[in-house]
Amino acid sequence: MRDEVDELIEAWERERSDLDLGPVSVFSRISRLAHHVDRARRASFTAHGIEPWEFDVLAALRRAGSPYELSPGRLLKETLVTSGTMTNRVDRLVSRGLVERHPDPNDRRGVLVRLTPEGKAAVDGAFAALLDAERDLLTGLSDEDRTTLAGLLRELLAPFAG
Amino acid sequence: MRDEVDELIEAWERERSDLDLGPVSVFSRISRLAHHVDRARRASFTAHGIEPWEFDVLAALRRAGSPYELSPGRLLKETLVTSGTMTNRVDRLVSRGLVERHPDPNDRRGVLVRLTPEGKAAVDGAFAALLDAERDLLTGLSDEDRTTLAGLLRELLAPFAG
DNA sequence: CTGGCCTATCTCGACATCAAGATTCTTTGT
DNA sequence: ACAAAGAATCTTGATGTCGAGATAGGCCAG
Repeated sequence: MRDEVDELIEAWERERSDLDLGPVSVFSRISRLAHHVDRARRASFTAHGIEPWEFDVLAALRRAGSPYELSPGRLLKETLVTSGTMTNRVDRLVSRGLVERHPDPNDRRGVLVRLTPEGKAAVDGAFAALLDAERDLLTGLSDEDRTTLAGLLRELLAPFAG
Repeated sequence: MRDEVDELIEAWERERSDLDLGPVSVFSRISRLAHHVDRARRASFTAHGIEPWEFDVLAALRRAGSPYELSPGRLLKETLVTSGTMTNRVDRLVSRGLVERHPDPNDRRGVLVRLTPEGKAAVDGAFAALLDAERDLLTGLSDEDRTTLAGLLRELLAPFAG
């Protein structure tokens, strides 16, 4: 079976047969998959009235466990965005009533962002929908393949740790 | 070996042990890798004076082979962006002298975007740098692992074909 | 050869992101 | 104590993208 990336590589091969295109077979597919998965995520979430960027923040708070609160700085690390972006995101989530901002009792510079009950309900519904959609995308792979794939991806990701 | 996604999954497990989190082990890693690879791409390209979005367009034209020209519509399919975005990208590439716009001789609605010699030189240099950077990221994997990984990713990507 | 539909491209406004800098508070060394 | 360095958050301006709609040309049936 040939896919769009195989065609991409063949096209490069025709033009630049001097290059080793091995990396393309992995990274181009990863980028494309990420793009498609983003679209699938958006579709799953809109049914629950939230945007992907909202989910990312709400999910980080949800995972933290009761009382569902984290500092903006911690949210940066969880979501891989910059501080200006996070300020903006929290502002909008506050105005939608999905999170609240509270002063950090232990550090007067700091703030804690806390999930409201509405926010918790929204993220739980959206997460279930996301898992269903992602499971559909995995139907072509056996459980063993899925485990192998996850393992190889983990090795690729390892150098970025920290 | 545990990575950040294993921790992510464990955190969800603690909060929602009722859910099957298998899909997360794959898709979360794909999204994170895509994010990291984007940053690596940007770093490779800035040394050659171009941006990732510029590379995407120039590379599509370069792959097409001499005379290195494609319609904007074809470029949309190659780069997965919308038409408004492509118009904007081509505008900026024209103003940088990396591509030229020519009327399509066979369809008066249409336009052909053609790589200039400067554009060709830029994309060839940037592509070599990109391959080097990506090869570095693959050093943790054997050739066999890399092939296995590419094959599994191809299967995941298959449903999106067309 | 003409009306209706389709296709290719561009225009425009809204929006989310980033990077750098400003602000406020904390920590450390003397 | 105090000054300097560091940390947490927010502000601002520039930028790139999307999506819907506009424009212009092509295609085909009657």
